[in-house]
Amino acid sequence: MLIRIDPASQAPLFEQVAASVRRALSDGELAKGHQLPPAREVATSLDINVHTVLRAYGLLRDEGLIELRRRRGAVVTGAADTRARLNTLAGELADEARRVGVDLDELTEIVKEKFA
Amino acid sequence: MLIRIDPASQAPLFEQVAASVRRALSDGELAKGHQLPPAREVATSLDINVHTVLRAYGLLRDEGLIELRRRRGAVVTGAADTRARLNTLAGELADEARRVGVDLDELTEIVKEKFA
DNA sequence: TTGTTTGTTCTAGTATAGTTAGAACAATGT
DNA sequence: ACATTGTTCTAACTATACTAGAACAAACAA
Repeated sequence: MLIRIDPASQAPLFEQVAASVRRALSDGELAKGHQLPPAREVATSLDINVHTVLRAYGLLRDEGLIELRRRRGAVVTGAADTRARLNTLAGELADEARRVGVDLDELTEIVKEKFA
Repeated sequence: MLIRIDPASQAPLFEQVAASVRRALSDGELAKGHQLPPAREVATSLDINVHTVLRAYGLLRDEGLIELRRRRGAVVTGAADTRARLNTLAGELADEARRVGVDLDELTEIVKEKFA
C-alpha cells in the first residue's frame, strides 16, 4: 500500500495522505509519470472519505508535485522533489521549536550540532 | 511583559502562553523558585481569557515545569526536558539533509525560512 | 478570625477545522 | 454510448480552541 495512515497520529488525515505521497516521491518509490491510485480507491482502502483524499491530492497539486485530470487520475509531474521530505521535516522542526519556545538562533545551533 | 502573544500566529493561545514560559525558562529569565504572574493578571494584561492562561499553566504543570498552589500561584519547580522531540526532529532533519546532499548552510537557510 | 487572593471546577456558548456523507456534474479515455 | 475519475456543492457531525460567568477551596495576611 502506497499511502499509509497512522490512526494514532494527531495530524489531519489529509496531511498524512499528502505526506505519504511526498515521502514516496523523495524515496524514489514514485517518479515522474507514475500514477497515484484513484481517490475513491484510496478512500475505501484506507476507510476514510473521498473528500479527504481529494483534499490531499489538491494539496499536492498546489505544490506542483502532481497533476490531476479527470479520468486520468493523479499523475506525478514535478520532477520527484528530493527535498519534499526535507521541507516537511524542517517545517515540523520549526513548529516544534516555536511550540517549546526555542528561538531561531538556538534552533540553528541545535541543527548545526546534529549535522556535525 | 514575561508572557507574550502573537495574534498573527495560528498556534493556539494556550500553547503560545506555555511556549513563552518555556522560552523564559531556557533563557534563564525564569529560574527555579521564581513565580509566574497570577493567571487572572496575565489574562487581563494580554486580553485573553483566564481559562486559556490556566490551561497553559496546567500544561506546564503536567510537564513538571511548574507547581500550582492556591494563593501561592505558579512556582517554577524544575526544568524537565521539553526538548526531547525537538532533538529527535533535528536529528532526522540532519540525516535527511545529508542523505539528499544539502549542506549545512543551505539547511540552516531552509530552517530559517520555515521558522519565519 | 476575617478577608482577599489565587487556583479548581463546573456549565455553557461560539467559532473553526477536520471529517464524513451524498449528490450531481464535467471531462475524457475505451 | 459508457464508465471512470476529478470537480463542485450542500450539509451535518465532531472535536478543539476560546470565551464567559459563576461558585468553590485553600492559604496567606491583617
